[in-house]
Amino acid sequence: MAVTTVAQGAKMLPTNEILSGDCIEVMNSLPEGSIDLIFADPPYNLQLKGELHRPDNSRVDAVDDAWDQFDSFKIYDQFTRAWLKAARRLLKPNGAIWVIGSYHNIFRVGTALQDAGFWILNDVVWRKSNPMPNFRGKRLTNAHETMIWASKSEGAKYTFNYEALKELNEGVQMRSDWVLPICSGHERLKDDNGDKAHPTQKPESLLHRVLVGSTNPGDIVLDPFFGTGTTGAVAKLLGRNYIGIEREEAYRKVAAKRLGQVRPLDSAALQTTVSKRAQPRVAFGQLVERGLLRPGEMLVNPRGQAAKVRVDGSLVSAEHRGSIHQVGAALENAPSCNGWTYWQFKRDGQLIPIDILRQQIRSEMHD
Amino acid sequence: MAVTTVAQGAKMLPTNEILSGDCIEVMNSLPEGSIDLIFADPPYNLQLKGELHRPDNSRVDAVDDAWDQFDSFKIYDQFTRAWLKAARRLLKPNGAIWVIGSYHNIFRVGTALQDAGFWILNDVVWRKSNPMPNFRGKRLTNAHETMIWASKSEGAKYTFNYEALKELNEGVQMRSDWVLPICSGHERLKDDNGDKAHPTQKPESLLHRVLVGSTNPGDIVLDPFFGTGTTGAVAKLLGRNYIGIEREEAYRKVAAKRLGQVRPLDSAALQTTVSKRAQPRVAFGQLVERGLLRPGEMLVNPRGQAAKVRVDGSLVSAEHRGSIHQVGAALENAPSCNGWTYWQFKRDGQLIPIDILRQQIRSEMHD
DNA sequence: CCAGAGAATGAATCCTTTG
DNA sequence: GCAAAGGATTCATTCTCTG
Repeated sequence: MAVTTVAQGAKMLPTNEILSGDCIEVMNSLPEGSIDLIFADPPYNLQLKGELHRPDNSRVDAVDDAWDQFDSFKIYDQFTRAWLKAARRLLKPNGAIWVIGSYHNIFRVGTALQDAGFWILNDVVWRKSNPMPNFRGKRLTNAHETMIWASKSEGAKYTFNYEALKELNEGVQMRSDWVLPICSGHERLKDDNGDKAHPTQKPESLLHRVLVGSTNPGDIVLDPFFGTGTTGAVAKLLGRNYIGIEREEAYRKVAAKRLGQVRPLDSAALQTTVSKRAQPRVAFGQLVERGLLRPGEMLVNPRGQAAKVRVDGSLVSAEHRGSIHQVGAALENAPSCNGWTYWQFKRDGQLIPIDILRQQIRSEMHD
Repeated sequence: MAVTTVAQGAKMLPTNEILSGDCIEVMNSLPEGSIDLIFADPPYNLQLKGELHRPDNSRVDAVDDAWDQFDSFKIYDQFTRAWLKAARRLLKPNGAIWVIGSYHNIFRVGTALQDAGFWILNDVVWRKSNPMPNFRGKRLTNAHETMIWASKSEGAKYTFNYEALKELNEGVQMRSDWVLPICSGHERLKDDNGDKAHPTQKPESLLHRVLVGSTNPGDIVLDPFFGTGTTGAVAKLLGRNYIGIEREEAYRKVAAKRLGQVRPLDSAALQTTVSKRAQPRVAFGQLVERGLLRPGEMLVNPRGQAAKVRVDGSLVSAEHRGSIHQVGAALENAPSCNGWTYWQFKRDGQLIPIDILRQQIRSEMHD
């Protein structure tokens, strides 16, 4: 396995590695503010054996201890708040977290996230196309799980690859409900006995969508409940760096083997649609400076109203003057206006959007 | 408005009434253990900041009402725990509750439910077929809301009409994700100015599924945040008793008028499926033979397209003819279609699914 | 009357850079 | 840190208007 260790302050950040131990202790040993994204699939309420600590750090045995429902929630909350605190410390200021769960635990997790200062961006429903039916007919088929996507704090500039997800969704905006099959067939890892290696292995398609949507190539993705390494496998495939933490030897072993078999996609395949926001800014005045538009030339809006271009790149219409955006907004009596897509100029009797000229300048900037 | 008052211990239980006032105080004035089902649509605590405009510069009419404003999560939690406590006191031992919310509040609600001793049965996702998009492209389309269904306590014998929901779902187990359109068009109530009467009116289809699935005719259904009375309207239609609590005079007025126009279905139509195997097959033509539908009468599909009923029980639309299933499939350009749940007919200006008539025939066959 | 175009609208935690 | 300016961004459905 490729291991890169990055110095961050006093501590070191081991990337593309599976770390052994209790996730809270291991997270606290890593450098603060070093992680771009955390994906966490924490244990549910009654699968906590060996995961729980009382406030005095003694271990709780969820099976042997006779606890009532309230104690159970109380201890689960302590556990949740503890690992979320360690996770939040690790995140870069613009980092984000995804946590997946079901109705047994997701409400505890969501409340703890909000109380810890995370800022929820969306809750996302993984709608299973092939869930296990409710055999006894006493409830609805439990056909989904819930993921919470949150930034480290309110106002943070989280990563969101809007265009890439839109592309994944046949050209329309990605919604908060994702229909994906459960992990089965060849993708489902088996142990030496042919039994499933992990009880809750997530499908790679789910992680694919999460990582394409909320990370960039080269980002560092941490999974504190690594299991059989689905997060790492998809991260590696997508050219992201992963850090896995897993306490169970058996899972680490399966994950290590799995990760050794993953070959990253080449960089061309990783390219996604570029957002217009990511493109360099062009001042309208440059069009005049470069002679693409002449001072004195008239621009026309969709209503057929005209405005004259001045040498400094400002516009003058019958009643308004200012930038292409300001004059457009004034004529539309609107709070704002994108002048680039609003105005047209005339060439050989044809009306042409001025945005064409901006694209021309941008393409020259690349040369 | 029909008012029935039922003596329960020392206090009286006013049914099929809209009660005025703060929901906690009013709930505490009602007799303990008297309610079968509570449906609650509490404030979501949206915490919206500035204005939002669509790309066409039109302004989004946001939920900025005073009743949705809370100063902090702590205050919101206090409110939530207080009304849930009052609600739980009102429930019969085998009673249940539904609460609907979004990611802003649903995690607080779920945690409070669990802490109060409720036992979560399912979380149900309402997947909106036509949500408002994310206009700035900064997040996923918020395309769903979450409902939590919980019994009063663990081990309670809650009502669940498994077969009825299965029938509503074309013969397969009802899942925890429900695809339904938002409330719009004629169903959306308007005030005297032609504006929406309530900012967050829920669709009747949602309540229909909730009440068919988790109540029986004659049950008492309480909605502590009654608004314009969707819960009451569907409860009355389905032969359940309702109690609404609403603070705002304007909403109570709209709700009262609405409820006055609802005419309950007759008892035969309310008989829900007992067991699928026990159900005799009913040919659509029997509805015509028995005069439940007249030859020449028009059926309407969800798109508003019409088809005419013929004497032999076949349908004719503008372009297609055949069975209710065939014409439905052709109009949907789908391989198959359950005509029973697809077509509706008109009575007294209301659209009613033809499946109601099938159930009526079946109930007569049992006699 | 119908068909087609255009406008309206919905529980929304909805921007980024420069000066 | 704040104010000002640049400029990027939407889907399904229903209602209304026009021809």
